Amino acid sequence: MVEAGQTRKRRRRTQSAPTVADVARLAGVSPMTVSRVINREASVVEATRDKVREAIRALDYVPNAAARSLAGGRQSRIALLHSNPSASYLSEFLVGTLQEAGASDAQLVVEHCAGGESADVLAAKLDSHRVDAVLLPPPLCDDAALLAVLRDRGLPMVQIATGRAADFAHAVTIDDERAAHAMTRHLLARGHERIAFITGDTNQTASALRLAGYRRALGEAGRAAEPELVVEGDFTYRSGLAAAEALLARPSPPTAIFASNDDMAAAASAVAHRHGLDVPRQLTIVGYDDTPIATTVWPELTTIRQPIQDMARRGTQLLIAAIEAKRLGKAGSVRHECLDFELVLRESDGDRPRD
Amino acid sequence: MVEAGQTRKRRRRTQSAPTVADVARLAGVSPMTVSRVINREASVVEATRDKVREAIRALDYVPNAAARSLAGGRQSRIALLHSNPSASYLSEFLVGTLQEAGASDAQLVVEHCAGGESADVLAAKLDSHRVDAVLLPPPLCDDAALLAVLRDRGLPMVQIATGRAADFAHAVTIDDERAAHAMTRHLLARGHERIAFITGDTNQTASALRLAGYRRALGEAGRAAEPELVVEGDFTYRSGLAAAEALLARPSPPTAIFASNDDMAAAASAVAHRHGLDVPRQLTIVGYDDTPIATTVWPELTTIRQPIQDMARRGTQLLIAAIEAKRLGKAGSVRHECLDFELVLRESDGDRPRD
DNA sequence: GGTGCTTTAGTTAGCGCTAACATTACGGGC
DNA sequence: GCCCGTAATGTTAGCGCTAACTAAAGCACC
Repeated sequence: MVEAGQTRKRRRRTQSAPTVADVARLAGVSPMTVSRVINREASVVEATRDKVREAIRALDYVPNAAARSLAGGRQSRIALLHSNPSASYLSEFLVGTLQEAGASDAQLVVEHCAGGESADVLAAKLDSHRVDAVLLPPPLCDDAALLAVLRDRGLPMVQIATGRAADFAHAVTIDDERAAHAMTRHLLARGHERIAFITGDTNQTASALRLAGYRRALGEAGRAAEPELVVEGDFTYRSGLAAAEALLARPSPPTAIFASNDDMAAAASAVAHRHGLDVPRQLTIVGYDDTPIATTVWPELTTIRQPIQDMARRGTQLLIAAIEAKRLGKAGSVRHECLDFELVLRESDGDRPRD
Repeated sequence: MVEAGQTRKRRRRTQSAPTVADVARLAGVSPMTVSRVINREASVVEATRDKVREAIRALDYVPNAAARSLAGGRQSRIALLHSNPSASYLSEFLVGTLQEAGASDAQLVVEHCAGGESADVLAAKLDSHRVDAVLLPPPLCDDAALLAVLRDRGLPMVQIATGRAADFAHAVTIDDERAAHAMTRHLLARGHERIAFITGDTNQTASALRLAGYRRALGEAGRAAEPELVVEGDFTYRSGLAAAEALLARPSPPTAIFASNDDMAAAASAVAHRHGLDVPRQLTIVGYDDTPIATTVWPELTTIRQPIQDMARRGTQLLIAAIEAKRLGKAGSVRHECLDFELVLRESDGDRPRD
C-alpha cells in the first residue's frame, strides 16, 4: 500500500490569475513582502521593491480585490444618495465615483432618495446595505434634516457643491460666488451695461452665492445691480421662459442675460428667438453648469463648467479616508475643499450691440 | 504547567457584523447549511430552511460579498463601454447596471471609448482590468469593428437597444419599429393627416426601424408616406432645427411632426414658436426616447419611453449568466430579448387643428 | 437483510491576501 | 564581547465563505 501522505490534494484553482505567491516565487521573496510593495509600505528597501515590481510586471499581476478587502477587513461601502432630476449631473458624478471606488476597492450603493421620505426608512435602508459613508450631491447636500440624521448615526458624509458646508460634514465645492463674478466680469468686458440675472431656486444654497458674485462684479465696475434686471427663477426651463419674457418686455431690455443654470438660459434663448432676436448678435445669453442642454441648443451656450467628475472623485477619496480613520478610532478632521471652475466660452455671448 | 492547547488565540475580528457561523449557531445547523440557504440551493428541507431564515432575520445578517466571491472563485468584472454623449442615458443605464451588479456581487468598470480608438488599445485596457464581459449601450452596440474585436477575444457581450443584433452577442432591445408604429397610430387617431417624420442618424440601426414603423402605420391607414414629409436628421438639436424649418416652409406644412428623438423634437418646438405657432394647438410635435430634455422644454414632449434601467439590468443579468456558463465550459446560448416600450403622453400633442 | 440509490446535512480545506507576531541582520555603545 | 535597538523580511493564522467530499438517514427492491 502506498503511504498515507498520498492524500490527494484537492484543487480548486484551475488556471486563474497569478497570485502574490507566484510573484513572490519569481522575485525570490516572501508573499508578505509582495503585499508590502503593493500597499506602498515604507519598510522595504529599494532593491527588493524593484525585484518585486519587476516580477509583477512580468506576470501581469493584478491584486484580487475580494481577497484584499476580506483579509484587510476593510470593506468600505459608500452610498450615493440622490434625488436629483438632473440625470446628466448624476451620470458624470457616477463615473467619477466609480473610478475612485474601483481604485480603492470600495463598493458603491446608489440609492434614490425621495425628499419626503422619513428618516427612519432611510436609515433602515442604509443599515441594510451596511453603508459606511454617504455621498451627497445637490440638492440633497443642502437637506438639513437628512444631514442631521446622518450625523446622528455617526456616518461620515461629504456634501458636494453645497453653498453652505456643515461643520460636521466634509465638503467639496467650487466657489460659486467667484464663478458668477468671473462670468459677470466677462460680460462687462464685452461692453455690456444692462446685464440681467435670473436667479436659481432660493432653497438651494448655491443660488444666493451666484447672485452675490453677479452683484459684486457689478459693484466693482462702479454700478449697482438694477433691481428690475434681477428676476427670480427656480432652475426650471419653465421659470426661465417666464423670467426672460418679463425681461424682454421691459421698456429698456437688457443686452445680456445671465441665467443661474443652463436650462433657464436655454429657455431664455428660445424666448429671444420667439421675439425675433439674434443670439448673440442682438442679445447675449449665458448659463451655468455646462449640462448637456448647453451644447444641445443652438447657439451653444457660454457657461460655467463645474468639474463634477473631479468633485465626485475627491469626495469619494475623503470618505474612504474618513472610514479608515473611523476604523482606527481616530477622529479625522473635517475637510472643506474648493476646486476650480472653468468659464466655457461658446457661441451664445457677444459684444454689446451698437445701437 | 498548563496544557499546550492554551496557545493564545490571535483575534482579528473586533465587533464586526454577524457571519454564517453566528447564524448557524443560532439556527442549530452547520455553516454550510446556512450557505446553502443563502444560495437558494434545492437540497435543504423546508423546515431547516425556515429555521435558518429566522436566524438570519434575528441577527440582521448580510453576507460578506468579498468572502463570497473569494471562496466561490467568481469575481465577475463587467465593463461598460460608452462613447455616448447622452449623459442622461448613461446615468439611467448606470443605475440599472449597478443595481444588478451589486445584487450579484459583480464589479463594474466604466470605460469611455472614443470611436477612433484602435482595437489593440481597447483590448489592452480590457485585459488590464481583467474584464469578463462587456455591456454595449448605443451607439457602440452598432460598432461592427468593436463587436468583432470582442468576439475574437471570446468575451461575452450584450448589445443594448441595437437595431441589428449580432448572432454572436446577447441583445436587449425594444421594438423600435413597433414603437414608432404606435406613436404614428396615436397621431392618426388624433385626426392628423399630414404627419411629418424627422429621421435619425442613418448610421444607427434603430433609425431605419423607427422610419419603418412610421411608414407601416401610414400604410395601414391607407395612405403612403409623402416623401416631402420625411426629412433627414441626425439626432442633433441642430439638425432638428433645419429639418423643422424645411417642413414649416412647405406650401402645405404638416399638422404633426414626429421626430426620431427628443433633441430634434425640442428643436422643432423652438422653430414652431419662432414661427408663432402654438404647440400643440396649431402644431403637434412628438419625440422619442424620453430623455430629460423632453420634460425640460415647454410644452413637455409626448414621446416614447425606453425602459433603460430595465434593459441595463437585464443585460447585466445575461452577462453574469454568460460568465458563469463560460466558467463551467458550457457554450451558453445567445439570447435576444425584447422589452416593452411605453408611449408617454404629455402636452405637446393635440388634435388636428380645424382649418 | 443486504445492496444500492437518493436526499439531506456536516466536515474539511482553502480561495488570495494581510495583521500580528517572529526572526534575522546589522550597527553602535559600553 | 555582549547587549540592545532598529530596520528589513519571514511565518503563521485567519478574514467569511463555499467546493468538494463524507456521513447519515430514508427508501426501494431483490
